[in-house]
Amino acid sequence: MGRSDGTGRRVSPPGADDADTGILHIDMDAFFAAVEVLHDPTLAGKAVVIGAPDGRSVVSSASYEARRYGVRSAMPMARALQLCPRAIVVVPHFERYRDASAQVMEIFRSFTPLVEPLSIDEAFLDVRGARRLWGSPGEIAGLIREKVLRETGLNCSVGVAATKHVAKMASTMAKPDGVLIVPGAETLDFLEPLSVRSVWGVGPRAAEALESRAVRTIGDIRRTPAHVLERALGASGARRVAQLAVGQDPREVQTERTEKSIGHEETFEDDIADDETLRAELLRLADRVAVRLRRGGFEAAAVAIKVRFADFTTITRSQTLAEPTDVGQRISEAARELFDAIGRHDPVRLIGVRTERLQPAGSSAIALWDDDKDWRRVEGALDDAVAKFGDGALTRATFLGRGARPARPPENSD
DNA sequence: TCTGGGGTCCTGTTCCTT
DNA sequence: TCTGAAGGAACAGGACCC
Repeated sequence: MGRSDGTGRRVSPPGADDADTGILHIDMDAFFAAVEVLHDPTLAGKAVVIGAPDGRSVVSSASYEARRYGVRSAMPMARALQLCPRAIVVVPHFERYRDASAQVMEIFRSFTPLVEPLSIDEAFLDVRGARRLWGSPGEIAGLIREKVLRETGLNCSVGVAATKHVAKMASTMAKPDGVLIVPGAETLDFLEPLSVRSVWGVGPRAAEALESRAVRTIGDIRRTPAHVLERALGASGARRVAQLAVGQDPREVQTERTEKSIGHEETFEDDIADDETLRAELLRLADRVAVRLRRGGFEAAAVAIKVRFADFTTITRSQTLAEPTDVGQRISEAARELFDAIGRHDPVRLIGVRTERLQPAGSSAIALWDDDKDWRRVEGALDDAVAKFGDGALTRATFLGRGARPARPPENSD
């Protein structure tokens, strides 16, 4: 299945058994740092840390040279620089990462259309239908790695397995720059000794709850009665973890994903106590959110704010809007109402605005259309949608299965 | 060590409607 | 008309992921 090569990673040799597999998880190695090295080759071989250099930022990504000093992503920057004082701090350039990501995802799609981007630097691929064209899953993993390196200069690691969950675990173990194949028949042996912490969805809290009940490995999960797991993780968490522990993961590779919320938040360099300054921040964030809503062709039916005070206590407040919107002014009004209702005036460390329950812009017209009792409102709403978004609003209506814009009914049909 | 910013999902509570 | 139960929606908070 795989062997350790002395660096802690596990990789499969060329030609390793890949029977009963077909799902690939591909993860770019130290992605942000690697893209920065491509952009500035003098960084090659050096300890590079990506993140804002100010006092309150954390590490977004670190080169493997920096990781040797114990630097990890999500670590406070101040701590990272204590561990590795010679590290070169590079501010993130998300445009560069997005471009590189798009290039890499296109390479994935040249092998199979069944690509599910999971984040900017990783994806699941279902290659079961690509065998005739490209070979077995293990061979495809090798071909993809070669092509990504050749065309982008970036390294990636690949897990090959029968399910998404096992493929993801395998790619983590293959890092950096390796492939680990877990044949279907060896899934249980592979999972048996791994820490509960490596299970998808088990974070520090859940791991602690399990370990306090002497459940330390995935094999332990398998041997633990359902009611014990339930007490530790709740009913749905227990069900999910028990299923993953026996190598079952019914999730298919999904190529379509719809956004459910769009938001922005910001941690201030110094805490802010002045309400007027905070309200101005809410307006600024609401405008940024509105721009993204319009770009995506969405309207939001609800607005939420998040406020983190100096003592790190965090509260959220949300409200449903009278009608869905993509207008910054409306979002900021709702955000300010929510903020004013909190009535706590302690210094604020972070403030955020999020829009939720997204729907395609113009779909309030479509909803009325379904209900076409009041045709004037339907027509007015459709006209508004078209004025704002052009024919795209109607295209979306078509996409939603409503066909072309209907003819106006006779006046007496009300 | 002292904790970013973008998200998703789940759970418990409260309130409203049927 | 009133009341209580049940179910659903809205809301708040937290865990988790990259």
